[in-house]
Amino acid sequence: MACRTRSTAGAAVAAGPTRLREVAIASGVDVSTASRILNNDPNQSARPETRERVLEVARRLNYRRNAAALALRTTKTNALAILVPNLSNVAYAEVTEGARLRAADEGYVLFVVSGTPSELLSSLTGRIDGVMLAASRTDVRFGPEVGALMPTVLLNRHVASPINSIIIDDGAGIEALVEHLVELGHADIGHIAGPANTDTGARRLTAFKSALRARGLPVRASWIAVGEYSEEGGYDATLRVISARKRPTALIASTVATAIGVLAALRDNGIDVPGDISVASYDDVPLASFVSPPLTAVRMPLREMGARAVEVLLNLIDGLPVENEVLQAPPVLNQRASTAPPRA
Amino acid sequence: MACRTRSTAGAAVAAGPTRLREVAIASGVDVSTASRILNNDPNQSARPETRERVLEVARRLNYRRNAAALALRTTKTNALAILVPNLSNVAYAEVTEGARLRAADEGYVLFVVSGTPSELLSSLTGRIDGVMLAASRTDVRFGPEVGALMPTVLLNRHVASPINSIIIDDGAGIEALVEHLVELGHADIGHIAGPANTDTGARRLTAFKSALRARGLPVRASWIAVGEYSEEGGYDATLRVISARKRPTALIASTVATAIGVLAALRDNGIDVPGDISVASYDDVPLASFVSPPLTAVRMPLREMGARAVEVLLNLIDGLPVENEVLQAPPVLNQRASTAPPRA
DNA sequence: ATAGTGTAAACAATCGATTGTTCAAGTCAA
DNA sequence: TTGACTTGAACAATCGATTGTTTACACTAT
Repeated sequence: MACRTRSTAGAAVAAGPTRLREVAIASGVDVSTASRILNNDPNQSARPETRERVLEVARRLNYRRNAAALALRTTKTNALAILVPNLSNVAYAEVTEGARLRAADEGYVLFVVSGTPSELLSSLTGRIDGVMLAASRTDVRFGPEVGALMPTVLLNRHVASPINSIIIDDGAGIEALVEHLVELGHADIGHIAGPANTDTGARRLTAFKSALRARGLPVRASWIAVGEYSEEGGYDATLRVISARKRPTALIASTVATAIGVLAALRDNGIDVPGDISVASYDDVPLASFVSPPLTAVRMPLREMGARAVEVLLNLIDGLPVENEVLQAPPVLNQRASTAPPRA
Repeated sequence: MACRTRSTAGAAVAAGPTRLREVAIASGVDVSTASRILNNDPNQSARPETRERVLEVARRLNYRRNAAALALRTTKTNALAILVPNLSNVAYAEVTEGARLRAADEGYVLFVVSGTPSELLSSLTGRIDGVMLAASRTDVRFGPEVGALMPTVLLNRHVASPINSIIIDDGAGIEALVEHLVELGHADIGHIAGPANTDTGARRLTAFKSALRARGLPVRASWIAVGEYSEEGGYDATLRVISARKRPTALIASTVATAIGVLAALRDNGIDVPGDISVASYDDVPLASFVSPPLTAVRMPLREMGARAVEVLLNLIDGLPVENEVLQAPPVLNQRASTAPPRA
């Protein structure tokens, strides 16, 4: 099975996977006939016995249509790609899973790819029908090839260009967190923000400030610190915030990883959570329930974003009109032990 | 740019990306000439002015060779895939990153794909030159199509079949953990094992038992509990272990996620770590440093495994002889606050 | 002047499928 | 019996590249 031979013009040569021609020959029909039978072509009927014979032979020879040939002929690959900056970010895993399932529903394979956008896009031409670019640093410039080579959808990142985008309503998530803390009685709230050169980091920070102002609460520069989207980033940023003369009574972290760094920094400095400072996180993942103390967090519709992005991308591929959109699925706040009323 | 037209036989039709033919026509040469120039074909020289002209036109028209056509003609896609059960597992992210970098070095794109192996493999024929299958449950049977359709390497999973595999020396990692605990003075060591239907889970458990026996330490069934590879799995399994009449003084968790569940379960039951029970984890990730208490963990050569798998796969593709191997890169034990000598 | 040589570029086959068109053999009605 | 239809299957073009083989031309040496 692993080492068949193929006879061509009398000679036997080493062979790759079975080709349609071999199925056709083995069943005594033309390749066009075999093709139509295997694809259930409605424009042409075949005698039942012929059909049976072809299907049986195809099965026996373990025939799989060659995707490259199919793509070349039909100019369709039935594959999509999602390009992510890195795979270790759980949020991307969620988005990707949502996209994968939706793509599968529509008969597409989803390839996850990571690396430099411009380089990758070049090597993807002809391999996929469209691509989703997951949020990355806004200082990663998109060259003219982005969007021009194939249907493209930006995920959680807006760009002033004709490229379409799907964005989560970060504002609603931040709003839910602030509202929760205010209800608990907090007035002095700080923010461990994501990098300024990310669209999400900037949006969440803006939303944070608006939410405080809308409630007449103080927005203090020393209570806002920027850190990379990682445990370490959250840790370092927190150290800066707690060195302020007056400390906030609550902190909102921009991701769960950040929040875990926040918790570690507070713990290392003998600051009790939630006794001294409450901590709440944007985004939610199972891990959040298991850290100490369990994290109050707001679950955002990441899978939904992935799924919706696929829908939009498929519309784009079909030449249908699409509009940029902000996903309106409401965030869900899961209160856990990391938030409590401020000390009296 | 996004909406060019292409003239064919006098008619103007909507067009996709630029084709080689268009470059050739625009520069007044044959497609074969254009192809040779763009590929630096050493078998044929071109007048410098012709070369310049073709390159310039190709650049101006933003030409990208069509991967499908190339693949069809050359029967090479220059793409590999790694198939993982899910993307939220950080260990796979590491393996994948190692594979991606190595693949890029060799001029290959790496696609990460998740889902059901047998279904995916079918839809991958002709899209990639080879595939790596990351460890999954051993009760996911591999059909005959696995390994027969294209060069295949199994990652961290052995199967009694002609399919090649690369495996990490789990035994060495477990050994390092046991040795560390024994050095601290522990004799009563338990294991929160991975699912029995995973190759890794089984291997680590076996190694754990051998390590204890080799030291004449007791292997108590009640100190060994199996749980899914997740925080919750670790949590539940730990509850079972601590309900034993006599408790171990140390626990080895099969992954970091598991270990975090272990810590949560011990905390929820008022058991101090490392005061009452020490906890150490197989595998290591940045997160491990930031939980409470920071986890002693053994870093395994995950990236190296990914890189090595690509090397082996490429050899397989080139028809070179390859052998199954166990990666011998030594594990690195990072001692942190979760382990300490047992209470006197 | 002519054969020989080398260079630059065109010609043409091919990869493995799909699909519009043509063809051959029955079937049926008049 | 024959012409019109239907049905089942073959024929052939095509997708966009690569690559082995010619061709056309200019130049050189005899």
